[in-house]
Amino acid sequence: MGDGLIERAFALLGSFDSEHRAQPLAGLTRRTGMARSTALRVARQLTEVGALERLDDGRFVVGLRLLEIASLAPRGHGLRAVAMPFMEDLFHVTGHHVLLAVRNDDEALLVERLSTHDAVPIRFRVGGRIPLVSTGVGLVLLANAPADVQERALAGFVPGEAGDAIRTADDLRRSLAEIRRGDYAVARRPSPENPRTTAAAPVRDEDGVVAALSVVAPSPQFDPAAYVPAVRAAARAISRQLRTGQGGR
Amino acid sequence: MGDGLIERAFALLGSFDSEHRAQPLAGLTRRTGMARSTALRVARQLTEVGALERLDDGRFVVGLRLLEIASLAPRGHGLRAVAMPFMEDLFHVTGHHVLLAVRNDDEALLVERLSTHDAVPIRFRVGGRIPLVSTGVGLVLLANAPADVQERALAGFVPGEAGDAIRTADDLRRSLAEIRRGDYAVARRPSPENPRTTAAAPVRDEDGVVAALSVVAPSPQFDPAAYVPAVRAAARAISRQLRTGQGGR
DNA sequence: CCCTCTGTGCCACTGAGTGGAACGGACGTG
DNA sequence: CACGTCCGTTCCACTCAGTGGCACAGAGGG
Repeated sequence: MGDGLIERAFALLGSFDSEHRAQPLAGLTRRTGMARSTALRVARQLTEVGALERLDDGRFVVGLRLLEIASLAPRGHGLRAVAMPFMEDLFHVTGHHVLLAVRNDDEALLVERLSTHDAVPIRFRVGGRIPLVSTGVGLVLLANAPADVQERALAGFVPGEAGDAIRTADDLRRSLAEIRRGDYAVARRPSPENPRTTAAAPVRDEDGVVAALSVVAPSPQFDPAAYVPAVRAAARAISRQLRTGQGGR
Repeated sequence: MGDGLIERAFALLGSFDSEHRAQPLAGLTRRTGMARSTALRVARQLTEVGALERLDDGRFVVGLRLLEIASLAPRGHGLRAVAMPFMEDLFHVTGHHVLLAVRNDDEALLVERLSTHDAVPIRFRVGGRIPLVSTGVGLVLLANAPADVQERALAGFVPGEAGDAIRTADDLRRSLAEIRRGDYAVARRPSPENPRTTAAAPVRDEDGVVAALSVVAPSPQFDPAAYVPAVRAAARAISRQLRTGQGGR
């Protein structure tokens, strides 16, 4: 019980989640399994460098320093910076959720999301994880992922997790091929309430697919075919910008 | 030469900036002063936890894990999540830059920025630092900051750094009082080319001012008076949302 | 070809990190 | 009011993880 202080520090940081945005010391010890004195010391040091902040009541919260550093992640905010204006356009043309995600190992990570005020019934949070096999952006990323990632996804596929159109691993395999061929994906989530439909397309830089862009809307009043061209066009615009402008700002 | 591994790790992370988004090991050692073997080991560990990623050419870049954790910062993405829709509205009504910033010690940190595509001539980057005394959001935050912060700003004020309207520390003091009274700020940057004008307003939660919202536009075609009401209204809307909805999502 | 600068592996030393123990305060309960 | 419990905090002896000097290999480049 003691492999790497850095590992521990990040385990402690990782113990925060959307249900635990502010944790007392006791919470940290509980969720990390560290000794009280250790957790306190590490948390204090993290506070010192700004990775954590401490509230008046003693609880810890994630600090701004992390935002500052994270904003330099090329695959995160770097990508976001060039994609944003195009996402804006897409958002206002469609009036629906617009998502931008990148793949991280066997999951996707939501880099940006644009939404209207109204009681946004969508499960995904910026910075949160997204499954590859049951979402539009996920499928696009998966279809363009290295072979081993796809194999793991196919091997670990549990029927029913990816809606009605994809029931078996074979369905999934066919869908991925289809997505590669057409260079876009359409996914439906026929949940009892909150049915969703998504149109998604890949974003590329010089080296290939780096992200996926999508429009998500409630199924009834949403014909994905109508938005596929818009999503693809926006994705291509972002891709072009990534190749020319070097993505900075 | 060795105070705190965590401190070192964050010094290493902090050695990345907008001009150095991808650094080879040698760059890390140079900019942190650490021994090569140490820098390599620390960087490797950071890579292991996802705080860094390694490119094919061996260079290090900031990783997605940090984005994931940072997205839980209440003062960062937490705030951002509730502010976004209102910023959207403001952005489309005005068609100009919309900024959201929070104060961090004696500086401001840009939490979100909405901009149009066109060669956006604005110095500030999401996640970047903003001076308190020479910008709209900065002045709003400063005017509502604790006494000691204001004193340091007044004491350290160098004439000329805050445009034409604020030439002396006394001017600044008066401006701050004015901003508190009116609950908004208007700032002009009369730079030779790229003149800018800003209208900014404070965002509050239960405990007081937590952020500042602004519209920034090129001076010629921008009469700030016209946008002050819109900015204030949006800021108040965000404030109300912060108090009722508990800021999550 | 030699010199330099890179990334990497090795390893003895030591001091930074560890976690158990003990203290005081804040609750809440009997 | 006294008791037990849980919290945050401090202290400290032990030891193991981190350190950094050194050596090696490969890539340029002059």
